[in-house]
Amino acid sequence: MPKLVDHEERRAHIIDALLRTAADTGLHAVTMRSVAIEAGVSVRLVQYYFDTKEQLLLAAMTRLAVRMGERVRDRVRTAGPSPAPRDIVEAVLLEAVPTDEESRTFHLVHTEYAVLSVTDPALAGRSFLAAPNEMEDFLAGRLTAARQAGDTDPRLDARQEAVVLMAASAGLGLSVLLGQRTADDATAVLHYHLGRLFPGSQASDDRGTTAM
Amino acid sequence: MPKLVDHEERRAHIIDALLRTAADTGLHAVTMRSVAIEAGVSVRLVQYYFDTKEQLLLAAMTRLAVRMGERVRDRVRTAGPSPAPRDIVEAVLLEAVPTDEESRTFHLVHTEYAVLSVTDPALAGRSFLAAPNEMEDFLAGRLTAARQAGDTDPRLDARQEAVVLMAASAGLGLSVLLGQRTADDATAVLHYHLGRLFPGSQASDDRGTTAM
DNA sequence: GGCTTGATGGTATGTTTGTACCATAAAAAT
DNA sequence: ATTTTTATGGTACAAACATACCATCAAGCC
Repeated sequence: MPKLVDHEERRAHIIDALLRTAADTGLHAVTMRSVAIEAGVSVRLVQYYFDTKEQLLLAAMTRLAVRMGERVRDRVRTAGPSPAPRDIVEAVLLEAVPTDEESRTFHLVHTEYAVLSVTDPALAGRSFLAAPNEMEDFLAGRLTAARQAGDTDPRLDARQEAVVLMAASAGLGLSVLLGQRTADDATAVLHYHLGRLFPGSQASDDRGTTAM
Repeated sequence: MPKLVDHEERRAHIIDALLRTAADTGLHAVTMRSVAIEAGVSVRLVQYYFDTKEQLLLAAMTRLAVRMGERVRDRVRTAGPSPAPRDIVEAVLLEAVPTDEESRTFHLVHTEYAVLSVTDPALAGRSFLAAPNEMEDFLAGRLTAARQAGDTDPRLDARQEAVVLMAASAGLGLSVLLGQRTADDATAVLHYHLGRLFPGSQASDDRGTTAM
């Protein structure tokens, strides 16, 4: 046999090609051929590493779900050592706003998959709810801590505020994808809202995109 | 010629069939044949009234966009005579939460179209941004009025709050579609958030779904 | 050094899809 | 009464697609 190839690397390469073509022409227009061309391999190879199209789509979805978790954890980690509650919450929420091309591609395909999974029983796995639920719990925890530390209005309900935050950041991210708002505007709105949640806080990293 | 048929009615009938199959099997899986079967007509008839599939999809999209506007205006109208600012804002926002099967179908297909329009140049018309922008302006107006009437914290920024509200309700609606939350939970969260925006307000129509 | 096995290319096949074409009955127009 | 239109059905067809099949080459194994 030739080169004795690393299967996982090959699979990752093909999946990345799928994500690129999905972001470009839409997930519905993804075909074995288009993926093969984008990956620079023959159709036969895509078959070889994934057998069927359904399994390819499934593998890509799983990879997206995993990377979503990583992305959020990266935000938490990159927020610096012992960050203010407000800053870490903002960092996590801003992950949903597509800024550069890479994150736009990621969130677009992620959204396409999420919507597709509603009607397609083969994708109906709960993979897409795990990350958001985890994030919601995380935010609720931070808000509870912040409230007990006296950083927020004591009357607020941490769980409900966490849900509002998740919904708002998802909605803002979607509106950016749809071209209704710029990423900067979405960022500014989120910034504003957190300013109202944490009354005394001055964000330690104010990017100055407060617009208007 | 036979019966001399009402074209607009026929077209509406076929489009409704399309929306039903799209909600059922996904917009990507909609075919001339599936629409024809669902509508109870021959494929030839679908061709006759829409000529090409692209035009059928476009007509359905336009109909969705129009109905979206109607739905919101209905909410405003049904909010009763001279409703409290908080009530009318809540009524408008709750439109985004799919409660019954009818609204679930509507919002699911609407979302599928919105996401599709990102990658499909043929659907790239701005039809999907008109209604949200109009709603955002409406909300900003109401919030400004409420603030001047002393019903809200005078420090809040009406425009930014309006954007937050739109994003949150879109995000909540999406999470319901994805099965992450029940419609009742989403409603309760929205209710809670408006309670914080309008501190002195007691909603005049409290449905008691405050959950938790 | 022959045999096996992993990696890859090419091609054939059956199915589905959108659309074009042919046909026809029946109402309106002349 | 004949001749247009209008609404409809059926079918044929080319393209695209996923997948199955056949072939080959090279590396590791005995």
